[in-house]
Amino acid sequence: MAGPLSFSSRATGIGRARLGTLATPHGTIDTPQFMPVGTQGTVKSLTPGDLRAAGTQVLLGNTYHLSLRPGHERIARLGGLHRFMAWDGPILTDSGGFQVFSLAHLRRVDEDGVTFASHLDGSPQRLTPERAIEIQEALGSDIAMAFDQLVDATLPDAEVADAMQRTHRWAARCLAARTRPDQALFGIIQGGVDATLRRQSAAAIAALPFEGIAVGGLSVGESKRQMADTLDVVAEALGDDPRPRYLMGVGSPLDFFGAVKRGIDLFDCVLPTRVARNGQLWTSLGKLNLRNARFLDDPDPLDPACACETCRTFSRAYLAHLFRAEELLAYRLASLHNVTYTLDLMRRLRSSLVEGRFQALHEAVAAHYAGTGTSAVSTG
RNA sequence: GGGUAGGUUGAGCAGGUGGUGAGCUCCGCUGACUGUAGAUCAGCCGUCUUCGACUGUGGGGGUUCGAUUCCCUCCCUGCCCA
Repeated sequence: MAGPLSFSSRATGIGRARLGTLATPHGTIDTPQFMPVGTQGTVKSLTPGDLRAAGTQVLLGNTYHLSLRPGHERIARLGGLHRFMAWDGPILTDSGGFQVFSLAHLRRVDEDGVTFASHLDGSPQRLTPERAIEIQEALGSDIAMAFDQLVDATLPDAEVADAMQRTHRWAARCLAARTRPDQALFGIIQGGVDATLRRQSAAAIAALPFEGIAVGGLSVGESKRQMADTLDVVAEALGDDPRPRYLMGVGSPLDFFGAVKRGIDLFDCVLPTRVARNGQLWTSLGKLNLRNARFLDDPDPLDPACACETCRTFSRAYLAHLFRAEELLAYRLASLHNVTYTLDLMRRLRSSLVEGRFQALHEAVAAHYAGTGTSAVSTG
């Protein structure tokens, strides 16, 4: 193939949902696909073996955290991120743009870039589009992300527009800064929840020679309706653009359905692993909180429909005990299950697109997850 | 037997030397978590008809307008002496 990526997809006739294959230097990814988040060179508590057993096809790593510790130069000296963390599958690295947002009180934004106080020791850190690319090239990820600026969508339109336009200028600088022919680069659409801005941003990003297009700035507090509407606007603006589309930071079991229907191919989210560490397990029966007293005497497997090590081996009572005792095994077993569940769900979602059962699967999952905190992207 | 220090909501404590003790930390119960400063955070945690009210400082009695506080007595626990 000519570029660092090769993506082929086909329409399914179900909304804008599509099925695809994304070939990277470290392996091929079936889409729609979910990427577990391994911010610091590890998906918390899971080994690469665990991740493979869970069906992981691609991981996410983080520019900001890894450049601070252990340092991207050190990782480069040690053979790159794949070798360093012993994961030989595809890796996508986030650019650090999200930290501009989530560490807002420790930063200062100017046209050239962002100055942070390190969350580790308070030392001043500088991130620019060029530096974000330099770091990601040192890490050697298969897919790098452009350095963007996302803002609170409830800010005045002028500020959202400002950040969006800066994101466009930074996107061009990221493209100009790249030097590795074997690393793909995705641009990121911003624009908050304003339809006009989103349309403008989608057009601006799509006009640039990125290998993929991401939708950023969502699932940061806006309503499900706003997320769905924004995805509709973006999908319309992108038209039949053939590049892979990645919805950043999503999501929950039901979120996937609404987004896939709106043409999304890739997802990442900390939710499956974070909630797992806090005792919330996603199962074929819906959400279960293993810290609840009712599980202390429950001899059943966590999820009778799951084949992961956790469900094959242990009882709910045992898991409930591990959480109470704050035993480390609780976090691994719970994370292993939630990642397995999420990737299984994506696999079933892909099958349902092939077999014309998408809506039925969506409804079946909704029956178990409706009315919970992890609600759906509206299908209206 | 004598002396001494104590007895506060499941546990451990704080406080209170006559004028509203429901305050803290555990434990416990529940909820939240969406490009990970998160194995975290929040609420509840005596009873009730729970935006409030009532009860509660080992038991009993006394003094007082009023006692967790002062007095008497009993019970229980730690330590010291016999």
